Amino acid sequence: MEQNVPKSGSKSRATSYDVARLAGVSQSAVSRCFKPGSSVSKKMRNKVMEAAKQLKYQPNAIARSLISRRSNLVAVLVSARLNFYYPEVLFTLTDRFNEQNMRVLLFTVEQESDVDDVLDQIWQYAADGVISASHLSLAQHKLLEERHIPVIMFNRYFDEHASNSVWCDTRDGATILIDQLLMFGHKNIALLHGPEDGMVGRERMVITKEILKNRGIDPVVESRGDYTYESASKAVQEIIEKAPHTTAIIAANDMMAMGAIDELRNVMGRKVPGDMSVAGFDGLGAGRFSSYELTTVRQPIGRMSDAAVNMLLKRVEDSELSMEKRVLAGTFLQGTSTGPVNLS
Amino acid sequence: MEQNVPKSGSKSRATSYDVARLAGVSQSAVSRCFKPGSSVSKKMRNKVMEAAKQLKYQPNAIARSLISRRSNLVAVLVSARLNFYYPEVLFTLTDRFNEQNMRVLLFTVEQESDVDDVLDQIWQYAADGVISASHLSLAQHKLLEERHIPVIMFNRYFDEHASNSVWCDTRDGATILIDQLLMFGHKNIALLHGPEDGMVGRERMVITKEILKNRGIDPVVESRGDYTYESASKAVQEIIEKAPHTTAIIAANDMMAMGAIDELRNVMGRKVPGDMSVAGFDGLGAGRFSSYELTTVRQPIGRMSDAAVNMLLKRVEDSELSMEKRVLAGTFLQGTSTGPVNLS
DNA sequence: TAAATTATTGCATTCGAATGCAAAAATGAT
DNA sequence: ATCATTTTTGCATTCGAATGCAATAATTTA
Repeated sequence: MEQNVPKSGSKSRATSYDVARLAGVSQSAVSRCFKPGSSVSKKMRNKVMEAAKQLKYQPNAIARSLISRRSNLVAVLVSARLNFYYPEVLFTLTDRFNEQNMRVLLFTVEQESDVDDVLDQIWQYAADGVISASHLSLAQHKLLEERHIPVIMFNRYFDEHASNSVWCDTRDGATILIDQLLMFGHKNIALLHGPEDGMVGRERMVITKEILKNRGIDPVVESRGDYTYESASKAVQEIIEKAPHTTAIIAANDMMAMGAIDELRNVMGRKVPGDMSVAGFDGLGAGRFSSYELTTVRQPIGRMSDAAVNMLLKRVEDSELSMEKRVLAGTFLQGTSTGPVNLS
Repeated sequence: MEQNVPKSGSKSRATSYDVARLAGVSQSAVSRCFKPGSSVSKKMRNKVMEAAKQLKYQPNAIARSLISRRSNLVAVLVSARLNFYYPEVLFTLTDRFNEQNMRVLLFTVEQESDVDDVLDQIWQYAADGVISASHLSLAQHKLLEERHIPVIMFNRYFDEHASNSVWCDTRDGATILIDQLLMFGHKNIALLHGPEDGMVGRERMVITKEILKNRGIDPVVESRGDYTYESASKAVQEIIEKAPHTTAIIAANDMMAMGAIDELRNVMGRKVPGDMSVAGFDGLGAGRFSSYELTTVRQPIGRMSDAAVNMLLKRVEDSELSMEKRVLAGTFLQGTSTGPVNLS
């Protein structure tokens, strides 16, 4: 027989008052017992904790948020299921935040226009901060910061405006990648761009072109996809059409690189890396599948997540803290999707 | 020059009182204007909305939750980055919940022991409900339900205890899959199981064996992985070792099927489907990559998510509602990873 | 042992919106 | 125009925990 259950559905949540009554102390005492660092005697703590356990009491985070003006909620904005990259980031971030005693409010954003709704929600739930790994206009960013909600941009930043951001510098990795391609004898290199509005991809391709230019090389052709696996097909066809002698493709992300490899091998019947070397950027887990073994520049997702979480926490503590951009170096990851030019 | 900003950092959030004052009405009126279906005159609504816009007022969801006893938060428990399946589910669920004006509190759970902490958090944040696509013991389930937090189990259920759950019945799909394999002439079929504690995989393999048995066939060998791509390697080696004449492998999920294909093709040098047919379960996006074109039984993730969201909402409205198990049929998805037995 | 100091505890208020109830206003019926 | 009805509005209270301040208890010091 259950006890303490007067009627079905009536046993409502125990409050700090219930605990206080049972322990014979004041409500404030209960509150203090659950706040680390408060002044409470051992005797009091024992009494209260005992009563709390008996009533299965846990402080109500909602009520706490209201008075303390800290929700311990972080909104995480993630875009696009089209990319395996985001889930990896998302799960890493979530773990890190949970370790820091913060909860993740997840928002998926497909188009820039979705963001405004999400912003309202963030405001309504009084999120302590935002991690944006998705579209976010300068105006939107400003709106949040005006409202004292710190924003950390994950893998993006504004040129014209200071912001907290975590960024991956792929220059070193890309340099190694390219030098290796050159060493392999590649001269006809094509670029597979990401979508026009994709900052990460654009930057990667800009750097890639710079490095190539420094080596006296211009891409033989530049094509464009939208980061998805599927979009690589047409892009690759275009490359082959416009520059049949291309021997290497550098894609703006791994997903397209994988799509390119598959298009080349399985549709066009070419050998990778024999007939064509393909490299990407990201360091996606799937890139390690033995069907791809992608040569790529890996983003240190774990460290980037740590950086993002730490920056956010710091700014939550001190909202006047000045903006900071943390740039972590991407690392070259050797795969077998690139190799020597086939001299046959 | 910014106006209305007395001092840096001092412009705090507008409350319903601020709006009320500006509009020259009572706070309750403001509250009513933001609650759909309340009795408010047109004139009042206009005045209030005008003032609200001017102050950029949005109701504070935290305060609302406190009094209304509805947080509009749903905790989603997801396990394992090891599987691409979960992100797909997660994003679908999130979209559906947002459409229903509920927010998703994301929790990642790797081990069963993590769950207890998460349960505390769910309780503290007064989540209206839980979707569990991860480990959840009967005791934990009961704890939540005792506390009147409805739980929807995604892709799992309890044999001995009623629960709200969404399940995918793969029997039809699996039947087609198997009959096709038999038609292709396969007689030596191996099973690649998921981990022992994986309910979904177990059920799939049980059904598969049943169907095979009905056709007078026993698996030539049964091996086991842990759902991951990597785990398939050893499992496949074991299969080949113990039953060299195996011509088809049915894996408990797509990820392992993909791992198996790669092991066979890229490590062992066999042809798929020429030397070995491989099939899986899930209908993973990556299974459609042209390197795999997996034959599989697809889970209708969209409809399953809808079902989960609807069930949850119904139970939030009426907590006395009886438990329900919604079973959606998985569908056979023809790929090229299976084919006729090679008679050479 | 008394006084001074420090550590605990309780009181009362606060956070911001929702809501039952009663007062006021608007509408309809006669 | 008068009274009955219905619709709007405001008042006052509530949700549950945190916290400044004052009161009390425990400890230290002289």
